[in-house]
Amino acid sequence: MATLKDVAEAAGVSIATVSHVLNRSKAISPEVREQVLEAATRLGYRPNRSARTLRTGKSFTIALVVPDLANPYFPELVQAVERSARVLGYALVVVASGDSKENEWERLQMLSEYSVDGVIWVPISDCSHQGALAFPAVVVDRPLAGFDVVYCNHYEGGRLVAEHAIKLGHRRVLLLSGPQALESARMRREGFMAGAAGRLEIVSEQEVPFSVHLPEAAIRALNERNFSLVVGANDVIAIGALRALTKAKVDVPRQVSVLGFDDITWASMVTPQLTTIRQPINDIGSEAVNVLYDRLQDPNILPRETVMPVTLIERESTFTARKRGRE
Amino acid sequence: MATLKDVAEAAGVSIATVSHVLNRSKAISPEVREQVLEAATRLGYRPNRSARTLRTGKSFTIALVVPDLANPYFPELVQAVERSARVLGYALVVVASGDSKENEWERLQMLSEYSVDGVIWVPISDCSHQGALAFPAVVVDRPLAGFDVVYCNHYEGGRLVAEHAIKLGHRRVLLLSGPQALESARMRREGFMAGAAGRLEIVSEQEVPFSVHLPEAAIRALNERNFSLVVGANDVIAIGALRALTKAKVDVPRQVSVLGFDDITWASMVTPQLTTIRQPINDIGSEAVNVLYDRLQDPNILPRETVMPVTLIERESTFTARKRGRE
DNA sequence: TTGTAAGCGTTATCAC
DNA sequence: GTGATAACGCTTACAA
Repeated sequence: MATLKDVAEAAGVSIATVSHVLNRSKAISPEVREQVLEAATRLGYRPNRSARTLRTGKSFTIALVVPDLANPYFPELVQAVERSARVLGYALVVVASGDSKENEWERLQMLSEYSVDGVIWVPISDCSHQGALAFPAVVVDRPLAGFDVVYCNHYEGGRLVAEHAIKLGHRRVLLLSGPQALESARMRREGFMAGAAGRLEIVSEQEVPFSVHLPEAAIRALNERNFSLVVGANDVIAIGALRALTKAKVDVPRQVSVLGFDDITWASMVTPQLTTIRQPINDIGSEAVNVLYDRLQDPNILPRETVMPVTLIERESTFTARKRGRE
Repeated sequence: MATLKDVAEAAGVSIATVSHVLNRSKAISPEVREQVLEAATRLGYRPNRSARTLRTGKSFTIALVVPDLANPYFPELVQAVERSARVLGYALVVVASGDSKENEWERLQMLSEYSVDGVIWVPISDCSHQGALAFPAVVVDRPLAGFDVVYCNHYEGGRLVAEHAIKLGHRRVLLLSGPQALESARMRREGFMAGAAGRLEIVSEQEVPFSVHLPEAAIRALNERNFSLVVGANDVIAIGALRALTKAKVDVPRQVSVLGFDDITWASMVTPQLTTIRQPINDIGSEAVNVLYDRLQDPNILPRETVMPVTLIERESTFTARKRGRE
């Protein structure tokens, strides 16, 4: 690969001059400028990021750390973040933190070796890592003390679920709550509980991981049939429930309704289409990079908390009294 | 962040010594070794990758370049590749090449700035880029002249689809073929056509992008109802078709059968579960990194071509004469 | 307007 | 067995 030196020699100038024309960091005469540019393109010059980063301490690279890529929510977030980052001149590196806190910590460490300027981070659990990070981080999807955070209104989403359930005339519900180690899952649950209080009866609650593959206990609970509504902590769980129900020849939504959370693409691709709470995922992604950007400009601003609105998207997996009346 | 120099001072030795104990690059006395290690952990020393890369020319980082993350096939590939890469001591950076050849080329260029050691690349189209890449690349999912390639047997997969269709007694089929600019899509189509010759009648063929969102023309074709089978070039397309059919109140598979390709996770999460051709995606991912690894060891070996076997996974979206007989 | 040179944190060569 | 030191490619203060 051609270096500054190569370009400088080809253009018959010093490397400093080349650097200055390429970075517009100083006024250079048009003629020299021309020569340099010509030589650079002719040689296919591309700056060496390692050298630049080493010298300046800035990499113009940010990382997005997500728990896993199997939940389509995260690829969607990746796309949103990448778009916004690129607009601001930042490259994005995507890192899956895997399943354990140790794994996550290790990946975060490795990112500091790479001297990323900052990270957008969906933590695997609430417990903040003991040591401080070597770079600014904005935490997404869940609050974490001391960090900039951007997440949707999980509590309100949970409340909306309960409200909708009540409006549809449901009473007995099976709750598939997400990992309660996560503040986001707790908030969804709390919002739901608050909305349900005295109106909805939780016949069973199963704490399940955010995966389409439900644990045995959840499958058993699903086969009890002592409920008319299944509330999933997110779409992936809800789709897993839908699958189990369908397999057991339960008619959704006629016999049992199902509610999700997130509104991933696949929520409207399954049959019946999933009624769910929509998170404004694109806005969350772009807001996260904006917040990170601001912090990179000024590391001393106070941690900022952004909470995004959620909306109920009614589709086919819940029945309403109205619909039933038509049948 | 602590540097070698800091550690050296803390341990009372030279930076060369520190480097040698940390890299095991020379024999160092146990006592000194101890001191150095202690100082390093105490200071939380982490090597600076930029400096190391600059000095050695090797980054121990590979990139995976995929067209987009919206097709769940790619996140699955990411996971497989990441796992294998990590085992070999390589970090993975994930890059989405976006929708255009220009975009893709730009991303590839930027990767050379980052001096990745090599890339695993799912090209956006067959036309090889004019200029050569600055690093070794193994091309995945489709053949590309001059490169190491690993992909599944698309042709055989297509043939299997035709064979299965015939076995089930179908005759009139709607073919939703993928972008014919892609050799992989062409091979699937050719395999299908070869298997179909004289036995299956293509009442309509629509060339559609690899997306759940089908173009208008495809939706119209789907509403013609002059076929008993829809063949999708991949699962995402097939699921899009399933959705359109369901929406139009067509009973799948009783009235119309649907066949996919890939066997992504979601193929078994939709209703009815999709009958499809399974690609061994984990094997493809790990084989790709192995091939890349070999090439990194010896850049002069001849380009290698690995083609992986495919299998038909029969689920619920196709009906068999047998099943119908039972009803 | 252009050039010289120091230095970022490593690794690796060579001397001690 | 240990330590100076040059070099990787770049940016940037300063000199010319």
